[in-house]
Amino acid sequence: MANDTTTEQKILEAAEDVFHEKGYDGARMQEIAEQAGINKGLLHYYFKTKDKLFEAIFSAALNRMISRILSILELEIPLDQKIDLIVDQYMGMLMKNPALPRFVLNELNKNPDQFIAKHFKKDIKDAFANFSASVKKEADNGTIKQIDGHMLFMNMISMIIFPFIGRPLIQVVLGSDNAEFKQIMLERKEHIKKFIKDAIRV
Amino acid sequence: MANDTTTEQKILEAAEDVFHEKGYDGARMQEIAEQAGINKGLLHYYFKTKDKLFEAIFSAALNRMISRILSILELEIPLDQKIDLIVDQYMGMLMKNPALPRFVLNELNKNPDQFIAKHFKKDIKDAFANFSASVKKEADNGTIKQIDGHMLFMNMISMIIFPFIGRPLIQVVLGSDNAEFKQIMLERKEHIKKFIKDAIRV
DNA sequence: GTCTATATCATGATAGAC
DNA sequence: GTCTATCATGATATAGAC
Repeated sequence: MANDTTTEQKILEAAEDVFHEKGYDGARMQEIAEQAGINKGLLHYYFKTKDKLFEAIFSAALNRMISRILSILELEIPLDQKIDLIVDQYMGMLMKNPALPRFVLNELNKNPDQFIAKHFKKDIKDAFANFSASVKKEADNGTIKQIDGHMLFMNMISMIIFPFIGRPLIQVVLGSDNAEFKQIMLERKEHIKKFIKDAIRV
Repeated sequence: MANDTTTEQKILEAAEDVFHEKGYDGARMQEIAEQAGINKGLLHYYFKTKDKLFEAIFSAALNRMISRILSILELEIPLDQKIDLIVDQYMGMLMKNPALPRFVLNELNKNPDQFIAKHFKKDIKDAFANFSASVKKEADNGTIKQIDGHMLFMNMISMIIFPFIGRPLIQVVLGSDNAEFKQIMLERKEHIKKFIKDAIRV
């Protein structure tokens, strides 16, 4: 037939939609089955329990949320390039996955341990130590202000991610619809890069 | 007896804890009753349905999240003072209510209409028009750079709120426990104020 | 007002036919 | 592999005694 995606793929896509949108507690196996065009029985045939299905979706989401930023953080390039890369790539990713950060951070908050098991912990700390080191180096060279690397990173990541989580509020403030929101996020890429550089320039 | 709080107050406090922590979907009437030291029957005697109880908690939370910032935005004071006030007061409020933004933004996302009914919409748009106007005025006077008022506000509010929502991630990065997190947020107040002023200074 | 017991319903999960 | 029918559980909500 025209649609050659396997049933498992259809389930995973439907589950991603529903879990990302409603979270674990709000998601219904019934709705996932409907959206995948199958019935509950078959859903349980592929993924024995809601927990197992969720686990598949969550770990993919956590990975998408973290892996790319880690690989950028570890690059041996000048700080300003690193900032540009992070802003461009991360915002690009979020524009394609606008529900991702809310989903991941919510579920992570309910169960912070999901991390430790996921071997990410060490990678994360290493990557950030690297980032902080390059901030310190540039500051000592006098090419930027003295600034705490962790704070700088928190500022950057906050400005990038928050609008997607605070979207309902922001759309009221800006009086914007979904199309306008996307356009604003596009402009925001350039804005953030400039804002950060203005803040750290000596 | 020693505890003279009324039953209704005990319920509201317990419901606030549970709803803020677990959201509407994850909250259980049973748990709220236990935490209030009563039983489910009595809970339904005071608040007929889960929805009604939730509504009471949510509208109080939305109000706490928005009202103070609105009143600051409308003050007729110089921009830099306005920034200081917002950062200080809003971060102070969040340190006392760390679960608030996640709760409000999540529930708002599930049901964006809760806003329109809440008469806030107009107040919000007015307050931000005011803020944007004062940004523009200072920029035209040459006391700060030319910068879009909405973007500036988004930056500020992002840097303030995001750490509380992204806390599980941030604590991994910083390797910090709860006490340390609080200390870092305290330092962050000063950091954000300086960061913003550095970014907009001409 | 407060409690216990129960009705009602929704949901995750299983059994079994095809 | 896929479906229908059913079970078992747990949650909201109500009834009624005290």
